[in-house]
This record gives sequence, C-alpha cells and structure tokens, in this order.
Amino acid sequence: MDKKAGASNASGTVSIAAVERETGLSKDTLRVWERRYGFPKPRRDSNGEREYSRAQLEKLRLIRRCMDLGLRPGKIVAAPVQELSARLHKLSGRMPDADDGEAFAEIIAVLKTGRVGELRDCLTQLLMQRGLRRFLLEVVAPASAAVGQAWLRGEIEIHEEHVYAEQINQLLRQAIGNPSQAGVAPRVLLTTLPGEQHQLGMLMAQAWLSTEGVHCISLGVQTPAFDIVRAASALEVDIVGISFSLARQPRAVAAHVAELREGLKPQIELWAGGSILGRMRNSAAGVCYLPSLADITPALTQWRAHHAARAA
Amino acid sequence: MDKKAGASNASGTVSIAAVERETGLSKDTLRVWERRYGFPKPRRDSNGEREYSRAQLEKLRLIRRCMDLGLRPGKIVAAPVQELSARLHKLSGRMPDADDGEAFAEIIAVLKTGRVGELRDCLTQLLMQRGLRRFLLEVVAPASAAVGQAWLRGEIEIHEEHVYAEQINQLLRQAIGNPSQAGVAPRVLLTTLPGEQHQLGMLMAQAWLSTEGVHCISLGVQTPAFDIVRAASALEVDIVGISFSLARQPRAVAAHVAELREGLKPQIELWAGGSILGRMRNSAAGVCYLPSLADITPALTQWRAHHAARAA
DNA sequence: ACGTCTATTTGTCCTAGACAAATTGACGGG
DNA sequence: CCCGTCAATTTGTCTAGGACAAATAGACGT
Repeated sequence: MDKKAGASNASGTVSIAAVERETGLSKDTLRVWERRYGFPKPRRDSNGEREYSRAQLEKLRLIRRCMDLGLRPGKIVAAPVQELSARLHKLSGRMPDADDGEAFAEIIAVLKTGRVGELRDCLTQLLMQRGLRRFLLEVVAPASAAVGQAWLRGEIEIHEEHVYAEQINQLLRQAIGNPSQAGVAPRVLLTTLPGEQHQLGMLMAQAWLSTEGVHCISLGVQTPAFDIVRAASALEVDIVGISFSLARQPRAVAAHVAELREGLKPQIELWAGGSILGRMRNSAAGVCYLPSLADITPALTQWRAHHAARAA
Repeated sequence: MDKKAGASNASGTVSIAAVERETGLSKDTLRVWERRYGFPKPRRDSNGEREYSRAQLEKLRLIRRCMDLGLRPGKIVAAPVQELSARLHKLSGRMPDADDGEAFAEIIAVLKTGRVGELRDCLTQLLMQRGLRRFLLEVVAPASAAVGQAWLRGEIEIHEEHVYAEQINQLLRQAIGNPSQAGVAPRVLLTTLPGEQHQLGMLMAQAWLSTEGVHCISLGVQTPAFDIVRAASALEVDIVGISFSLARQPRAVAAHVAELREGLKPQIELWAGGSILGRMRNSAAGVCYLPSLADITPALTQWRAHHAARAA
C-alpha cells in the first residue's frame, strides 16, 4: 500500500514524495512547475514515476530560500543555479538584524563548532546576566531569526538549527517554572495550528507571560482548530494564543486564524503572535495581532482593564 | 493563488485540504475512498470542489482510530458509525495494562476534571515521592499508555491528552537538568524520524540516561534520516537513539531503522526504543532494540564494557 | 504619492486509470 | 499445531492535463 514511502533510491535519486517532504513544495506544485517552467524535469523510472536527482533537490531548496525572501517562482524556477545563489546572497545581505555585533553572533559561532555543552553554558550565562525578559528580547528572539537566516544562506546545517532549538527549549522550560498567579490573571491557552511545528515562539510567549504572573496552559504543537475550540470551552480559558513562525505562507495563516475566530465563543479573545504577522495585509476582525513579544504586555494590561470594567 | 487555503466555509463545511490536515488522511486517499467505498461522499460547491460535513469529518476520525488499532479500511470505511464505535470499544477494552489500581488512575481522573494546576501538583508530588527513575517506570510509562488508551476509547478528549503530554514534558525537562558526566559516558544523540511527532518517549529516555550520568544531545522530533547521519558525524556521537510511539506502523519503523543503519558509520551504535518494538517481526542487524526504559541500563553497561575493552 | 482597475501569475483541485507494496488466505510439510 | 510458500486481494500513491480563484503586478487617473 505504501509503495515506497518516499525513501531515497539506491542510485541516489528521490521520489516526488521525498522531495515534497524535504523542500515543502507540494507534489502538485512540483508537477505544475515542470509543466510550466520546464524545471524540475526528473528522469522517470520503469513505471513512469519521477526520480529526482540530488542536484535537482538541491536547486529546489535554493529556489525555496529565494521565495522565502520574496522572489516569485516565474522569475527564478528556470534560472540557473549560479544566478539563484547570486540573488540569494544579494538579498540576504541586506536583510535586517543580520550582523550587528550582538550576543547572538557569538551563539552562532559556538553553534558552528558543534560543542553543545559550550552552547548551553553560553546561553545560561546570557540568561543569568540579563534576566528572563531581556534574555528573550535581546538574545532569543534575534538569535532565532539569525539562526533561521544562517540556515537559509547555507551557513549552518539543519541539524545545527535543531540543536539550537532544543537547547532554547530546555532552557526556557526550566526558566518558566511555576509562576505565582499575580492578582487578576487571565487563563491563557497556548498552541500552534496543524502544519506549524515550531514551538519556540509559543515557548517564548509562555516565558514572557510567566514574567507577567500568568500561568499558561500549553497544548503543544499542531492542535487542529476544532480541538482548540473544544479545549478552550472545557478549560474555560479567557484567551487563546496561537504562534506562527516565518516559514508559513501569510495567506494560510490568515485563513487559519479566521477559521479559529469563527469557531471560538465571542467572549474568548484570540491572540496571534509571530513575526510573520508583519507581512500580512488584511487582518481579521476580533483578533489581536502581536508581532513582537513586547506587545504582550500592553495587550495584557488592556485585558486586565477591560476585565475589571466588566466585573464592576 | 491559494484559492482558499483549506479554511472552513461559513456553513460549517470543510475543504479537502482541511480534512487532510485534521485527519492525517491524504487528499489522494480521501478521493480514492470515495471512489471505492462510497464514503466520504461530500457535497460539491459551485466549482465542483468537495465540501465535507462535520459529521463526515468526525466519522473519518473514528475510522482513523480504528485503523490505528489494526483494522483495515476496506472493512470499516463503509460501516456505520455505531459499528465503528462498538469495534473500537471492544478492541481497546482487551488491550493490556488498562486498569490496575495504580497511581496513574488518579492522574487520568484529575485530567478529566480539567484542573491543570492540580494535575501538575499531583505529578510533582509523585516525582518527589519516588525519585526520577521510579517515577518514570511506575508513573509516566504506564500513565502515558493509559492516557493513549483512554483517548482511543473516547473517554478523554484529544486536548486532554495534549495537556497531559505537555505537563510531563515540562516536568521531565526540569528534572533532567544538567547531569554531571560520570566517568566514561558515551555521547548520545536522541531524536525521532519524520512522521513521529511524539517526543515523550524520547524525553523519558533522556531523563533515564541523565540518571545514568549521560548527557544527551537532542535534535527534537522528526529529523530526516539523512540529517541524522550528518549530525551524528558532525557531533561525533557514539550512539544514536531513535524513539517510536505505538501509533506508527511496525513495517515503516523497520524500514526507517534499516535505512538509518545503512547510512550511519558502522562504529556508531543505533538504539531503537518504544513499546511498538514488541510487535515487530524481523529485527535489523546492528540495531539495539530497547522496548522498555529499564533496558537502557544494561545496554549502557555493555557499551561501557565494550568501550573499555576497545580502549585497552 | 496614492487609490482603482485590469492582466498576469500561481497554487490547488478536478477526473480516472494504473501499479507496486503489503496483507490475507490457501496450501502443504514438518 | 506451527511454519514457510505462493497466489489473490487490498490499498495508497502516482500520473496527465485541464480548470479556476486568490494573490500580485502593472497601468492608469487622480
């Protein structure tokens, strides 16, 4: 039934399913690109099925990176690899927060050495020096962006990004601890929608909220919208927080948020967080957008004011 | 370009993309089931595109659960909901370790009340009473199995399972801390393969190893085999540990493990953990299978002996 | 510089057929 | 009764163009 489960062939070629997994481009998209732009045009096996070469896979990854930086498929899919690399360098060079002489430059350097213990020590030290809030704002947020950028540029490997994410994960969870409920605190439910498996943003929000005396209920990653709605009712939460990474398409984000807003009871607030929100055009009604961690604090103040007014 | 991004319609119907997201059944599978078994046969919108009803989505979820217990699509897709529920109850009823009067019975009871704070306190208390090792063996392992069972039986909701998993996650990460390297300790890399997003097993292994004085490098979940191989080389690890949950098909597990073994350098050991291994038929050569957490200790002792012998 | 309208680009969905991997079931021999 | 072998069935994924709507770019008039 499984046919080949998308694994790589003995000859080093990969199936369309494997390319979908590795590049994030859907099978439909790969086929329609082949039809329209003539790339990628893989060999076929005895059954007429596509067998992509390693080189094609690599170029597709390159195209993916270019697209994440705003270039459009029609302009780049048929272009030679050399041109893509050149464009990528040019574009990523003038991205913001790439190379200020900040703490996170050191983090990436340590990450590249592969010495995991050093990375942990370095991060712990930064946390102790600055305290949780400044650590989040000045270290974790920019460093995460920088690590993502470095991967896009091909400066670090994906497993190094995994190591970074896991260390931050460990560190933040230890830092969160059990905050004491401070005064009127809303009940907050945190999660991500299906397809979004980056939990770092969510964890950062949880850590930030813990400094505000708010204890969150986390559902982990990839909770279907329907289950979020049920959980919100069952746990009687005041606010549902959804975290998005840069990876997702803005329009898909908008659609998911709208769907969720529709399902939730009106009195439950919906907060959406993540730097992707800066690129969005049309925002849905009844949703609170928080592009930065620091935006959480005023939103919380507002909620408290609103809540006090209602109670009175 | 995105057309509709898989959001739900105003009338409560959902697109095929949304059904794929929420059930994990691919669009191709949904279409071929409709063709072969006559279910699900959704209405069509003005453009001829499928609009699934909530009831259809719910039944698909039920079918999914039955399939996870070993039933085959042909036998159940066309069956009425009532029969599916009955079969599900019957099957999950005679599963092992369902209802001994142990500590985890209390956990499930607390979980059902929805009082997250109580759950956390209860778990913390159990951890303090028993210490990390006994907590893992006597509480976390059986409770995780019981929670999974309870979900299959429909006794708890999926979001309650998420809450449980997240609490354990939080607790274990705090308990792991930074173990001091005790004597000759192997460098261990822990992760799961693509498609396996349950990180609890991996975390339990990490916690257990920390009691043995071994500090693990975790890559988080769903690392492609190719990247695991590269990471293992770059980080110069001695052992790669892969965790599997019950959910996956045994044959897929075997295939992935074999592929990984092939890619890894021979001197790097490959350890596979998870209770699914008890059901597997053919075990691959050069792989160490550890169905239970307690199996880690003798395996580690053996590694140390082997390593000492080699060094001498 | 800014809104509005049209033209192009682009990803997803459609149908219906084909096939290979996995499983089942029948068979026979220890 | 258990175990291996072979054929039959089941099942998920792949293929081919065509179609369409949402998003974007470009032209235009203020």
